[in-house]
Amino acid sequence: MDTETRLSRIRALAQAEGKVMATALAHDLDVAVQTIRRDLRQLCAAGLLERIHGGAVLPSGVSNIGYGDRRALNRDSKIRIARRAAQLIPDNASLFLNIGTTTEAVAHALHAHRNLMVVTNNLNVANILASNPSCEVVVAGGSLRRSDGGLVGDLAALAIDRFKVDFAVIGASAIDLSGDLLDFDPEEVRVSQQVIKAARATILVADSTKFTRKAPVKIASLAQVDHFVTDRVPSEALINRCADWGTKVALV
Amino acid sequence: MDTETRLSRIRALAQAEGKVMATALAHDLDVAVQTIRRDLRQLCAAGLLERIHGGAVLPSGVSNIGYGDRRALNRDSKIRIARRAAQLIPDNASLFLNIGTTTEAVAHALHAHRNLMVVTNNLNVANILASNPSCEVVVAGGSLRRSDGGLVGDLAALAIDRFKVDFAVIGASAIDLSGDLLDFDPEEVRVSQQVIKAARATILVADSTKFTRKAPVKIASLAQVDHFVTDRVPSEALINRCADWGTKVALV
DNA sequence: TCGCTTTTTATCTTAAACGAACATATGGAC
DNA sequence: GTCCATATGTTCGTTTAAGATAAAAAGCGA
Repeated sequence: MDTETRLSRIRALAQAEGKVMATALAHDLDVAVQTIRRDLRQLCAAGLLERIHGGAVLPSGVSNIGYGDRRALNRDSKIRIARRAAQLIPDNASLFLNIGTTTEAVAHALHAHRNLMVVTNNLNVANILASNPSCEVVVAGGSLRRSDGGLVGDLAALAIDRFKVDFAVIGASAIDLSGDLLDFDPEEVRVSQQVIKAARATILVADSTKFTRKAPVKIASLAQVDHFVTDRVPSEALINRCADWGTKVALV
Repeated sequence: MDTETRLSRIRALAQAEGKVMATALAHDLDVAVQTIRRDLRQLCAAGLLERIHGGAVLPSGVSNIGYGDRRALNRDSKIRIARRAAQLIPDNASLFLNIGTTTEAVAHALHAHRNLMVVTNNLNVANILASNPSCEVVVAGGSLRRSDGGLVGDLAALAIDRFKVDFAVIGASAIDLSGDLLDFDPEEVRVSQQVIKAARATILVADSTKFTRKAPVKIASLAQVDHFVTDRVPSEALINRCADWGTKVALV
């Protein structure tokens, strides 16, 4: 069984059961425990699972924000990126925020903005922005994905279809050096694509660790992005390509 | 049972009961008391519980459980009503929970139910049920109303239109003695009406203070309700009328 | 207050799980 | 063919979870 298949099997099982055990997985998928551990580590790096002794569980996500500070992965970079992205957004704007911890950081960074209209399919973002009284929050419907507070499914797509916003602020699970934005979930990808289409400008927020990650589904290309806010771009070639595409890169 | 599961079970129990005892937990979760103590210490360090001799309680002061004071109003009645309503709902059911503090209490009371499918337009309900891993949560979209975490507007109506559930669990702002259910917000009323239509059975949860309130918009009549769970019905005549209508009244 | 019981903390122990490093395929690119 | 990257398995020292035990602390009734 190849890695890709194994990862999605593990993800499916985790979604179904809430948790997975390393040794059990090793037995079921007929690979060494060490291999499973590597898989779990990868899935955790992408924020899809959280390690526990003996296996992994779905991230606490929605259920307990501010429980541990597990969310603190690359926290400083994310905050800096979020602040810069927030600067790109003027008061009185309408925008979309999708799923991802970086977009959640953007939601935090928008606390001082006035009179925004924010559409989101991220329950955490909704909770965060609820504390900004001068901001209308519209929640796109959908099935709650506990791992990250995302609302997915065709309900979300249906809802987003009714909006045309000034900015789409999107995250991505991975970015490859050719400039493709990647994600794990085809459903979420569909939403992201729809959002990019429905927005007058697209802002991509992603820290540089995303360049070392992998994910199976393509969201879009950096060519379709207007502003790319990140902490480091590992390849000079990619920066040049962004210039050609007209994608403004903001390094923080 | 792994640590993570144990911690969330303890949290859920603490939310439901208000306090937990170390020895009882050790017995229930089938681990040594020592282990439970370690768990409690961890939860307290995170500020989710407070130690007392023999166990732990919900932190006093800060309303972890409640946002406004309204929630504290008639808290005991609401909890009793919610528990009774939860008994009416079997495992594996699909249901709708609308806006209101009493329906939020029902969401809490459903913490031990298995395999539910819950549709809600109440952000608080979504947050509460997110901690029950064996429960699919579908959020109906809409504009966030900060006063009560409700999602309102035609987006919500659009979403609900796509479901047919076993139970509608609804609250009401007021009930008058002729048996009419009333609310303040015409938009929310539209959602509630739609929900009643889309459900095979309707459960109304409302404490007796609702009989002394007034509200301008009519949701429905008690005649359309299958189960009415409350703590007191002030009028003998209304009880008789419910009997005529086939509305089962459960007093707690 | 004293003394008894229960609970808590501290420390130790065992078995399981973990990560790092190394070894071994596997499959292109040249 | 060689070289290189990647994926997987293996070994080994380290870490962690959780039960057990004994001493300290807290609660409680007389």
